[in-house]
Amino acid sequence: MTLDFPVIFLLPTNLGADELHELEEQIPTLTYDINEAEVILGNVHRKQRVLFELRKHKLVTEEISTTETDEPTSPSLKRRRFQTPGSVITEDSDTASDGDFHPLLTQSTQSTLKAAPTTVKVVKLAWFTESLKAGTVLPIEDYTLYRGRKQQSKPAKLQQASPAKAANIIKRALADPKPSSHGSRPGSSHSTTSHGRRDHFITKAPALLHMTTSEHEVELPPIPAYLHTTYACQRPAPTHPPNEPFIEELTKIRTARTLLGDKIGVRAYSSAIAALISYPYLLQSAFEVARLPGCGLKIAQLYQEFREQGELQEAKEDESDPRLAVLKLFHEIWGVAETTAREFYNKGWRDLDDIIEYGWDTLTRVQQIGVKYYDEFQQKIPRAEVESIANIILEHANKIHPGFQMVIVGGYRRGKLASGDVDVVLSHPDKAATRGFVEQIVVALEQSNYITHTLILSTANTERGQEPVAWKGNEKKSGTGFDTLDKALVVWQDPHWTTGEKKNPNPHRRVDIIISPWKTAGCAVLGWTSGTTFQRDLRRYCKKERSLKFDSSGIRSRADGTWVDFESGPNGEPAPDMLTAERRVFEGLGLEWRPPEERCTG
DNA sequence: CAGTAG
DNA sequence: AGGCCTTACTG
DNA sequence: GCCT
Repeated sequence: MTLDFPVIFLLPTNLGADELHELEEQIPTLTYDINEAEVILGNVHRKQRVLFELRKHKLVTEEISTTETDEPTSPSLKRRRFQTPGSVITEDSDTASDGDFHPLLTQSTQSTLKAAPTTVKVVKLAWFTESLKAGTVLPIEDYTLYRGRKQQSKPAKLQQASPAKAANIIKRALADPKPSSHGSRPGSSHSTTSHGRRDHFITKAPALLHMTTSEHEVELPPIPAYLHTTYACQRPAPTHPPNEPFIEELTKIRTARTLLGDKIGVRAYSSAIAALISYPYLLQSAFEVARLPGCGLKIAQLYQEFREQGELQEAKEDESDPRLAVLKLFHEIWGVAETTAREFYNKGWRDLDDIIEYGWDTLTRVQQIGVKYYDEFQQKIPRAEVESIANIILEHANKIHPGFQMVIVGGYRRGKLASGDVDVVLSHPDKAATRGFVEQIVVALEQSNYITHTLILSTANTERGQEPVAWKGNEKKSGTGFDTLDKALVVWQDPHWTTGEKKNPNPHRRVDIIISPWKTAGCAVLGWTSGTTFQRDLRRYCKKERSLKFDSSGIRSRADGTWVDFESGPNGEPAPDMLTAERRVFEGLGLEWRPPEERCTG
């Protein structure tokens, strides 16, 4: 039987991932929108913590004293607030500045507004668990930590307003509860499969909604479950998200931050971009943006500007900034990052010819290679050529030692039509085959004239015997630090051509050859397939949620440093292949497996 | 040591 | 207020 | 810039 619970929002704080997941399954009236909640359930015990959580979720309430009754605020009171003279927020009028205003949306909004509770209780977790045990909904008072009255309900939409004014509105509004309504895009039916119950949401006030809705049942917009995590590795990230144009503008700003050396800004924009990539609907309002993980006031304001202007002033200025253009050029040289790009600029250099003429001898070896093949490295590599290069590598590998398996990783595996470089992971069930192999394969490919230069050759894993040795944060120098894989970052050129030219017309390509011992091949494939933000969040997730240390050469416990094997089978038998191993790593980490095409976090 | 790479 | 992924290789 |  189902108990008659109020609408519940669950605070993830102080809950393990498993615990959280289990509770989510158990709560029949779970909402992922805190504004819809009548009860906020949390593994918290002090009022101070409650207040912190409410702030965190951008839910502003005023406390109801314990003697006061908690009758809902009358709707007319709310309405009056919005219709204060001079305010540009209205609850029920919309000038449809976005052109595709849909009356049904407003009706939904109004229904939701009327149904949205005006008071909320924050309750200890025990109330729910003990109610389940008792088979009845226990009196809530004994477990209530806090009762609050929501200070304001939600404006439906913004009227057209000057950007400055609109920004102010957003600023104020963001301090208030988020809207429980936003534009849904029935057309963009993502076939994503995240938490299985991803589209669970509470459709409030069905009576009202149904009265005013015609035969088309327009669902209230689902708030995908995966948008309630800050970890990009828990969300599907498609190649071409609905909000790509806005995301492109944000990416311009991020690029500028990169060039200026603003690492934290880069991280912030990357997080916001990753969340927006995962958002499966066309955005309708700034509030919708602010509710996304990694997106706050600033990103919401930028969205507002984008919606009104079709572009972002900051992005535009960055693009027309001559200094940034030069820094960008230099930064695109392989072996040059932001510090050196600025250094070059400060020497007065403005293009590659300046570097060659005035600074050639000051460049490192790899930077010289980067300059020499600048144009060719800028060329994208078509999928067919990626496959061709990879197959040549695999053939050479098997000539040295039959039985190698290979996965083409990187952007190719994520489905990109053209890649910046070629990344392959090679492994072999026989440990003896992978030990010292990276040097052998490089030599073989040099002798076949495919590899023209070796930029970096890393043999650290081989040197430590390919063993995932126990790790302790402090005792690293000992040479037994368990970490990176053997790899070769090389320059590649197909030595065969038929056009009769004297000079080889084939472009030079960047190729990364990664060698993994079999028992960590799943980690290697996982680590080298995903976008940067996915990777970063995967490590952060392992650290914060699992007390594990992930890297592409293995997983260890942070408690005692011991190696954690998710890849072997139940009886310790090795994984049958590298892709199975990768799936087992997802599973072992408590993450849902995702096809590589959904790991495009940017 | 600072800088760079994926 | 402090954290934000990670560490080996290069010069 | 956002989260805890």
